[in-house]
Amino acid sequence: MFDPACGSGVFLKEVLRQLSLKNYQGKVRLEGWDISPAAIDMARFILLYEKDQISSKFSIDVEICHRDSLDRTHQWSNDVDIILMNPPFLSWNHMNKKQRELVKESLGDLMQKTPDLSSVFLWKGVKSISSKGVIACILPTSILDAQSHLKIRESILAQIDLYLVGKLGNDLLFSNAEIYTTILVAQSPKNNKFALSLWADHKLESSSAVLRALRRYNYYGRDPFNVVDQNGFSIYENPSLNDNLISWSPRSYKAFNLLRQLEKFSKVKDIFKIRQGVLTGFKAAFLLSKETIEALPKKERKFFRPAIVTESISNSHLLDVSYVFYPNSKDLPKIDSENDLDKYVEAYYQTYLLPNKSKLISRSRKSENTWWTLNEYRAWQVDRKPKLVSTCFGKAGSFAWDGSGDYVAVQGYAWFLKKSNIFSEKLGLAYTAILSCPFINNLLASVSNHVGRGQLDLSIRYIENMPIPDLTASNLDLDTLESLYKIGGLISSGEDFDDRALNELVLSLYQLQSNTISLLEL
DNA sequence: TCTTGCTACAGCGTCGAGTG
DNA sequence: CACTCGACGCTGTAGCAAGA
Repeated sequence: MFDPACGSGVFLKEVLRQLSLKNYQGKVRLEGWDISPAAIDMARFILLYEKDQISSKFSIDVEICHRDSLDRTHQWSNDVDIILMNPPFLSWNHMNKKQRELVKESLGDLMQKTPDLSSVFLWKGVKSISSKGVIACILPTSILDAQSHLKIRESILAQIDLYLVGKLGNDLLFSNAEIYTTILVAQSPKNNKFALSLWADHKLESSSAVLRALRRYNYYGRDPFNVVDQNGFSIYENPSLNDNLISWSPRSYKAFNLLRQLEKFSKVKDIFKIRQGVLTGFKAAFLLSKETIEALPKKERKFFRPAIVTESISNSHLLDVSYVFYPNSKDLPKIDSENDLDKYVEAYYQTYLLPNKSKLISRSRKSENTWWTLNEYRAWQVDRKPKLVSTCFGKAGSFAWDGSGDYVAVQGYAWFLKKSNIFSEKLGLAYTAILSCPFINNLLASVSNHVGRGQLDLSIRYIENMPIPDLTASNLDLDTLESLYKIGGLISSGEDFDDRALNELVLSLYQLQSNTISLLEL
């Protein structure tokens, strides 16, 4: 048994305890490596003590080494029976140049984008287990669905089978860390059995409850009909886990079932092209409230456009509470220098840009000649085109119709039709109605991740997999479209509407029974 | 009544990579 | 090389509670 990041050796110690409880009779060799000398001292002390306590029962061989597991000079063995580890988490953003080089080199062909340091441990671990081995680790959640780890997931499945993938939905399980944690267990040889999905919501008590349930579940033996489906956590066999590379991320059992039911349904990515909004690089200088804009001289105001930020969308209703400095429009004079700034937007330049010059110029990829520009202005927003817009994080009702195309997505996304350049108001408002229906929350939970205790991540990579009716289909009932359009119009302008009628309509579009909604409360 | 601590929540900025 | 896209991983802070 090997732990390449053993710390004070708690996992190794627990293995001994478990073997002893199970009356193990054979031999066991424990190997632990760690980069911290202090941890190694503790591990040696603890394991020596533990060995002393139980050495009468079976033969124990312990080797604890002070070494860096990622150092090339230390080869990982290739016939380990059990790897149990909690490797260090280190995001690409926080790595120094040397660490980045090391990750690149260690991952080789599997290197893409911005992987986490822990992925190197995972991959080396998978290659190290014997033909009849098991690897179990605690990892950051990005291992499960980030594009940066896609090739690693692919290579893992080529070699071994997943046994359990668990997500503990609370980001504060470890003190001094704020990260969503995943449990991953995989085994060799491949046996084509279904893997278990284990899910807990964002409440702290759900994480401990699901682990208690797992112990019970294991104690009574695995049984595909034995599903744990509680309020806040679930455990179930997931037939698609071992051939799904896009996401291993566990969902609640109800969300999982709903998605399976709608497997063949059209998806957001079939109908929409979604784009990420502006990234300012320094919000305080570029985003102004409506009142502030109105205090600027009139001739400067045309250099600003209403912005989509979180407060801009409330119950599918669009509000121009915030404006962004957007001088890129075609009908405006080009601003290429500080002279131009002084000429066209003097008041704004003096009050908001100049006082922040040092901060603005320190942004990456910005220089003396470009310090007043947005980090990413998004060329597609220059032309005003009708679009659906959404916030960054949210739920049903966090979507709205921007018929004039005036709005610039900043902290949010814009949806355009894929097949047509013309996005009619009828379609726009009809989709607004669908996306404001409470049932959408169930669908969002089945494709996306929670962030910050509750709201869902509306990022492209999640939401593009959400089932959604194709209102452009030729066989669509025109009465339905008309009704949706009318309701969408009411919602969009903040007026009252018949929400029960909308629910019925949306469920019928999804071809679901109208009683599904109560069954599917998430 | 003022100060400090804590919890809940909502975005932000950097950067790898694709395109032409 | 210039330009553009979207992924990624936590950080900042308002507002309330507890303590002085």
